[in-house]
Amino acid sequence: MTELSKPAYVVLGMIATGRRSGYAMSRTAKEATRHFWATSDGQIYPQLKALSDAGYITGEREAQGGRERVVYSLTDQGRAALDDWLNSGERAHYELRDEGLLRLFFAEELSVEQLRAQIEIMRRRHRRAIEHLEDLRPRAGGHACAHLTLQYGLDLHAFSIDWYDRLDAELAERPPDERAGEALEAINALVIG
Amino acid sequence: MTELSKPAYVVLGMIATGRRSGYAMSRTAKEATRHFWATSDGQIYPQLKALSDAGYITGEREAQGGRERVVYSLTDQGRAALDDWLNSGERAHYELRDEGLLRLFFAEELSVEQLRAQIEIMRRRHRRAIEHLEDLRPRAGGHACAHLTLQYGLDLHAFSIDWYDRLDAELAERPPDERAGEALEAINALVIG
DNA sequence: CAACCCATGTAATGGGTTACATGATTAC
DNA sequence: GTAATCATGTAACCCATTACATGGGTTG
Repeated sequence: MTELSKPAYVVLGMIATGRRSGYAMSRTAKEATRHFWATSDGQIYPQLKALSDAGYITGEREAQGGRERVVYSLTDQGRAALDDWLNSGERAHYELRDEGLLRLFFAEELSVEQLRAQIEIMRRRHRRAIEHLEDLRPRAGGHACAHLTLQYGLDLHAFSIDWYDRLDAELAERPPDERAGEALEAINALVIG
Repeated sequence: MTELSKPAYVVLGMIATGRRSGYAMSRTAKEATRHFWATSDGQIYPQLKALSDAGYITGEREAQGGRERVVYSLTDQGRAALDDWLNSGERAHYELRDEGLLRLFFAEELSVEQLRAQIEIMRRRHRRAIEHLEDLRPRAGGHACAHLTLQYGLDLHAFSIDWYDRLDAELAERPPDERAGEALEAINALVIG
C-alpha cells in the first residue's frame, strides 16, 4: 500500500469528521486548519476525484434544497488509510516560515530604533492573528478538536507577543541610535549567560 | 523599482552580514535560518546570477588558499533594496505547517490512549528540535542576531512542549478508552470557559 | 436586482526541493 | 588513500496558489 499525499489525508480526515462535500472541506480548510496547515481548492477537488478513482472514498449526488452537491463517504480502504496515518509514529512534517524573523536575522546593522519599529510590526501581526482566530471561535461548533487546535494557535501567538514584549523592554533601555548588533550582544549575554 | 523575491532578499541579507560566497550562504541557510525560513541551494546559486545581472550585487573571483571562489558585494542599488525591505512595514509572510496539529484536528474518533500516544510523538519532535538548535548554538559565532533568532526557536519549541504537557496532564485524568472528542470537550470547557 | 453564498472544477504559473554533476582541497 | 568539507551549479519534478470559469440559490 503506497503512501498517500498530505492533501489526501486532509480529505480523508475531513470526511471522517463530518465535512463530507468538497465545499464543506474547502470552508473548514480556510476557517479551521489554515493557520497550521494550508489547503487550497486546487488541491481538494482534484484529490476527491483521485481518491474516488483509487477506491478510498465514494461520492453520491445529493439534492440539497434544489442545489445539487456530491457527498462523500470513506470506504473500508479509506478508513484504514486514515487510521494508519492518524496513529503512525512517522515523522510529521513541521515547518515555520516567518519573514519577520528573517528580517531580524539580518538586522545587525540597523539602529535600535529601526529594530524596535520592526518588532512593533511583528507584534501587531501576531495581535491581528489572535483577533482573526478569536473571530473563528464561534464557527468551531461542537468540534472539540477544532477548539483545541484553535486554542493552540491563540496561545502560540500570545507566546510570540510576550517574547517580543520582553525583547523590546530590554531594547528600550539602550540608546536609540546604537547599532542593533551591539545592543543585542549585551542583551543576549543577559538572557543566555 | 520592482519587488524582489524572497530568496533575493535572503541573498542580499547574507552578503550584508558577511556571508559573501554562495557556499557560505548555503551553510548559514542550513544552520541558522532553516528553522524559520528554509532556503535551498537550488535557489541561492541561480539567485546570485540573477542579482548580478540586475546590478544588485557584484561578484569577484578570489583565491581562497588555492581553491577559487566567488565573493559578492552589494552595489548601492542592492544596499538600497535590502534597506527598503528591512524597514518596510509591508505584511511579512508568516506560515506554519504542522502535520501533528493536523492529526490532532482529525483525532475526534480516536481513543484517549491513542491521542496521548500522538501527543507524546509531538513532544518528542519538539524535544529533538531543541537538541538540534542547542547543537547549533556554538556555530552562531559573534552574530548577535543569529543568537536572537536561535533563542526564539528554542523558546518556541519549549512553549509547545509545555503546552502539550499541560494537555496531556488533563487527558491522564480521563479513562484511556474514552472517545478523544468527549474527553477534549470536557477539558476545553475548563480551559476556555 | 444586485450582491453574496453555495458548489464544483481547471489551467497557468510560481516556488521550492531533490537529485545529479563536477572537481579541488584538507584532515585522518 | 579515502572520507569529509569546500565550492558551484543545473534539471527534473513536485507541490501549491491564483485566477479563471460556471451556474443555481438566497438575502436585503
